Amino acid sequence: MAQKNLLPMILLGLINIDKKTGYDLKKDFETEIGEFWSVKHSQIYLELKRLENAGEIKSTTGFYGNKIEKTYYEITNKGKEHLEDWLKSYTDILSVNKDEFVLKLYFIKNRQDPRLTDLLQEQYRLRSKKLEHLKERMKFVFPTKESKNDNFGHYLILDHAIRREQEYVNWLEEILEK
Amino acid sequence: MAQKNLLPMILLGLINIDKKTGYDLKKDFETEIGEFWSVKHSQIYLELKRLENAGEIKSTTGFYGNKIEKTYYEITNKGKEHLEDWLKSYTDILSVNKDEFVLKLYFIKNRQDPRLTDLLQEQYRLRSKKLEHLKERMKFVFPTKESKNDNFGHYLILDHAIRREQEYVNWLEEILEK
DNA sequence: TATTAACATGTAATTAATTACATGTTAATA
DNA sequence: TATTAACATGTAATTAATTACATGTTAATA
Repeated sequence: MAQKNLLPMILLGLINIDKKTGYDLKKDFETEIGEFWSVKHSQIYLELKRLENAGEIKSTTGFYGNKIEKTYYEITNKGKEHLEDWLKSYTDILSVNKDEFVLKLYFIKNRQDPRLTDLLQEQYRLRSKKLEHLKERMKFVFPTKESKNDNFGHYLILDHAIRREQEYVNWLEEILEK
Repeated sequence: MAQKNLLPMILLGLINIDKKTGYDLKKDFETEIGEFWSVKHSQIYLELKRLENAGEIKSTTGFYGNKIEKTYYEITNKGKEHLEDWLKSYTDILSVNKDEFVLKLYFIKNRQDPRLTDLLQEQYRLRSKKLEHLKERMKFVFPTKESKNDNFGHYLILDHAIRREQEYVNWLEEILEK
């Protein structure tokens, strides 16, 4: 569906929290926001340049050691406005969840097809692992009540992700038991 | 996102069910598989040509009325093999679900932020509607026990979609009640 | 009979995203 | 001290996907 380009919004959002280098952002996509979104570093660097050209972020040079230069990006007022506008806007388009496993099931007609059980078991393994991982994240990122309140939105979506994953696992379990 | 190109597999899968025109496939994306995947018709026609060049499908010409030509595509043995290989393969990569609403939440730190309630209510409205729609689909596509068995995979993913949507709605409800 | 919705298929231009290539530094550890 | 992991940033080539343009037919209905 109309997959709007949301990468600029993510970068603006992350840079708005604190000034960051491309590498910092790359790291964010490996941990924090990486649970919900993914992108390649080459795309990040390209998008940063586009945002800078658009005047939504500005860069300053820093150092790592004394030879490597790093480029820090800060959000500008224009960028902040853009971010605020987006945050308060409504999206009527619900994202279609592209799940390869689900797609395969669609093409399996017969209940007795041996591939069905294979796929279900493999998926059960993967999803259970993912569920455990998400629960660990929750413990790690939000150990106290205060930490939840400090980053309420993030807490909410992690909670949501866990519940969804739990539902996924339950569903797989029920099918496999039948 | 390691988004493997799955469109060829979808097209092969759909053509494998029955020979189809580009327009038929476009229709499938509006109803059937459209609940789980989306694509533009221009992409379909491009991909069909690529698949034909690769010898995985072959075309024959039919007519609609007596002036408009339609091109029917049938799957070849090579295409069937490709489809079978994919169906029995495992995917270790779990798709990251790109949900714009969830992304917005991530950037809202404060529990009292007025944008939070606004977004939650809007999302509740959308998700409830989607849930109703999916339930209707279930009644419509699988009215009898036999119909479920005839297309077991499809039944499973529709069931899954409903449960996931229900969980989504429950989650939103709980937050809004707090 | 005039209009509209649905049928049917494509190309061109652009944008987004991935993969592969490319280079060098700094900190940790074996 | 040698090696490796992590730091840090980018370009080039390619592929995937979207948006916009483009054209014409057929069936249904007002």
